[in-house]
Amino acid sequence: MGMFERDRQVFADAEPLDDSYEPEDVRERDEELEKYQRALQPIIDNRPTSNIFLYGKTGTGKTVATKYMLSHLENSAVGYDDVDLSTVWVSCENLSSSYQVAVALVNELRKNQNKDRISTTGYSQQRVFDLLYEELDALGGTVVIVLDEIDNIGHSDDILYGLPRARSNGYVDTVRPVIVGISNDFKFRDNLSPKVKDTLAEKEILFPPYDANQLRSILEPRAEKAFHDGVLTDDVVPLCAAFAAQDTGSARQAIRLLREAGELTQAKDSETVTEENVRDAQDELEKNQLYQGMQELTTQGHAVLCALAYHQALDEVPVRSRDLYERYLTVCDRLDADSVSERRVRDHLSDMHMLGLISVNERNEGLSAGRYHEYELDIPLKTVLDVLNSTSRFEELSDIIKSTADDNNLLQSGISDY
DNA sequence: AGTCCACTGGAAAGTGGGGGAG
DNA sequence: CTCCCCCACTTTCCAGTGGACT
Repeated sequence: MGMFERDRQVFADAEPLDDSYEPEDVRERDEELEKYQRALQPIIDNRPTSNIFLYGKTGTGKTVATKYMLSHLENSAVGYDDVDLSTVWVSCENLSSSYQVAVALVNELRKNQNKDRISTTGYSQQRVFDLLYEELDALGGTVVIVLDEIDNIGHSDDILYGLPRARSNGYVDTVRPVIVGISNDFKFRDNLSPKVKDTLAEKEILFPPYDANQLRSILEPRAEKAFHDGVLTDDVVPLCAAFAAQDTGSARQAIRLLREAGELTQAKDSETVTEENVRDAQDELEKNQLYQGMQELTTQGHAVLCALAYHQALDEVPVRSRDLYERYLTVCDRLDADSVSERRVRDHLSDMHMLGLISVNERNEGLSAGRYHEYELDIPLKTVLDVLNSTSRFEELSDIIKSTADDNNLLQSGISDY
């Protein structure tokens, strides 16, 4: 036998645990689906159809429900000669403005006709909108436009103003656009300009987080398919459901947890997935998320993190922003990198706080020292240094910080499994 | 009750880079 | 080449903020 022996297989078919898996039925969302169907019904009846907005945190079934409804809608539409329906789906995950969404829509519409894609930069916004109307008009009939994770566009909501009014403004005349907006962020709706809000959120459907029982019911059929018989001990699915329910109520989280637990089990070449595997999987996933968050920071972000790590290594935490900024300047100096303003560093710090990398404490000492924030790492110093060490430009500095921390005996702080 | 410290964080304007059109 | 577009990241400016102090 060579170095690569085949592991004992716990998975029968891992696909039901994949993020992209589409179950044939949507569980635990009966009420929402019914509302959804009522909202889409006018399309089949050839009546004017309202735009629809779905709200709810990630992993609450919005996307799955939409895929499900659309495929049923398309199937039904085929049965009626006078219903001319098309659908376009754009995920706005990496799109940060209306402009980019419009470009993505144009390209999605062109893809179906083998036309050339347009560039993501260079045109004026109006030019892209014109192209979009052109494509839509060429399609005709009712076009359901799904904008998934639309909250990513932030305040730049021009497209949400333009699209629903395209017809009444005379930009298109043969097509009836119906917009389905999907948002992970509740605040997104409130921050929309009032004129957009009226037209867009005509029909709203809320997707609340799942509780542990619902998650269990979602997991069970998938677990059944994904794993060989007898591989899962009884507590595994309920535990995954419980962890996810406690944290976010996200089905995606629960499913990932179950998959990770299976993968850990398989890697260990053991026969059954146990409660312990689930706990390990939970740690592993959390760790990966932090790791990834750190790696994706910009150079400036890394420099700020590096400065904070230095303070941590010197046991000078929590640090107030003034002192941290000074250290940050010396870090930039060492790296021969440009430094940014204090204001900008505060933004980087608040980003890292969002990611869960650092903790912030607000202090107020009135007349004597005023009001300020204090920062410290929220994750083990060693983890930060590992990431910095694997980031170009930071190798040398992270070594220096590491030895500083060693001198202060700050690296073996009990959390050695990171 | 009012002062004041030392920031905090919102807003707006600037910068440079990627790209189209003529 | 020139002029225009958009965007990520940044700087500049500054009106709050809120607890300790008088």
